[in-house]
Amino acid sequence: MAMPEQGAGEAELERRDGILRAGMEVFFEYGYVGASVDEVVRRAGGSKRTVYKYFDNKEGLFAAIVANLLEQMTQPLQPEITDEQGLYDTLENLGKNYLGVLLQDESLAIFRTVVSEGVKFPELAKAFYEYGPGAAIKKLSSYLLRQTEAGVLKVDDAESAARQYFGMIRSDIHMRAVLGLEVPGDKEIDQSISRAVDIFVKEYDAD
Amino acid sequence: MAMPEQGAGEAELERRDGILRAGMEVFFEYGYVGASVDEVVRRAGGSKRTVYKYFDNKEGLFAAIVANLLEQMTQPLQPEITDEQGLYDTLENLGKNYLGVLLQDESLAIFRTVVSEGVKFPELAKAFYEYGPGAAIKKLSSYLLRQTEAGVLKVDDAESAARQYFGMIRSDIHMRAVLGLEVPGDKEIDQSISRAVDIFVKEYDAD
DNA sequence: TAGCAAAGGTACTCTGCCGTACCCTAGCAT
DNA sequence: ATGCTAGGGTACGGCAGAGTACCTTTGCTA
Repeated sequence: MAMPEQGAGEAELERRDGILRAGMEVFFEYGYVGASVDEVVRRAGGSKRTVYKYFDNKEGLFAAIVANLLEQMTQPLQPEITDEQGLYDTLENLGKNYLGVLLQDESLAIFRTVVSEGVKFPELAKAFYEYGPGAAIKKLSSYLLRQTEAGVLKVDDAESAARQYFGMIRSDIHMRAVLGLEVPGDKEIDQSISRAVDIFVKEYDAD
Repeated sequence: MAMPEQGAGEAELERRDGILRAGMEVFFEYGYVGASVDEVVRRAGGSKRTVYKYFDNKEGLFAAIVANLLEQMTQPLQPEITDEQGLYDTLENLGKNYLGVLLQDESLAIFRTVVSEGVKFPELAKAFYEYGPGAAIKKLSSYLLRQTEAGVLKVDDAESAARQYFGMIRSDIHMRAVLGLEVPGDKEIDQSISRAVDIFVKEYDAD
């Protein structure tokens, strides 16, 4: 009998996971073309033989990393919106959370890679957008709809409003961060977010 | 005597320029690492020998392309703001112009390259930002200041306001375009811009 | 018309990296 | 304890691309 082993021992999964993590580092540091499997091996330990045991080739490794990421990405940007919390607080929290996630080093590295490889891997770009900014827009726009039905807000086109809200939240902070330029400190960012919330509410408040 | 030849014949300049143009195409299509000098040669005509006559090496060619671009980039995003044109029109024109430039295929390709190579070529990222979005922000913010002094607007922090204005203008349209996803049609873009102008004016109008 | 100089093209070297064939080491069964 | 098997490491084949050496060709001069 001896352990049916449905194709995946504990240690093997860990091994695979280590390669995945090392791969992420390398791909996000050098981009797809610039990354070398040797460098992944150097960081993951083991050897190429091991890498090619778990993945077909370089592209397969990259695809696996992307798939793995997208799974994780459904999580962080989902602070469930509770309709019971004041309008300002809800919008402000959402904005802070959104920008906070976007400005993490890891998110920036992912964004850079997705941008540069998006043309060659269109599903990657699409999935990234859908799970990330797209999901946030959907969340906010359905909230705006509910608040409009409740008479708190007067939003005619909830989705456009949501898109523009996040545009204001990103301001040029996200772009600067993506380009590797200095970003404002937390205090300034918080101010920028409050201002955005003010502007937004002033426009869509149901008088 | 025979033509002093201060180091640059007409034909030579043209040759150099052709290489530069071909190089731009290739670098923006494949990224710095993915681009090959051979491919540049294939498009520019001539041979590697010629390329290496004008440029030290691959990096030198890239640097020259960047320098060349930055020179040209001071131009397009500068529709001189005339203070005599209504507030709405000024903002709307500026927004349309800004987004129009950003959404051009060439701009998108440049942006992608700058994003992916920005970490390795920080001056490139900085220069791109300064000449592009940064310049636009300065233009708008000084306009907002003038209008505030004239009593038309009431803007306390002109620069932040300008940043957020362009954030709203970009909405998520720019991000989608950068990722190679579908972008809305002209009609929807125009609507988005009008809406942004409305929101902005409603906030900062001097009652 | 014959020789020469310079510009440009071809073909080579060398490096780096993907993917694989072969070897070695470690754990298990007899 | 010894032979065997499986999994992992090393070292190589093959290829693509950066940069260069040498040859060819074209235009000029005596």
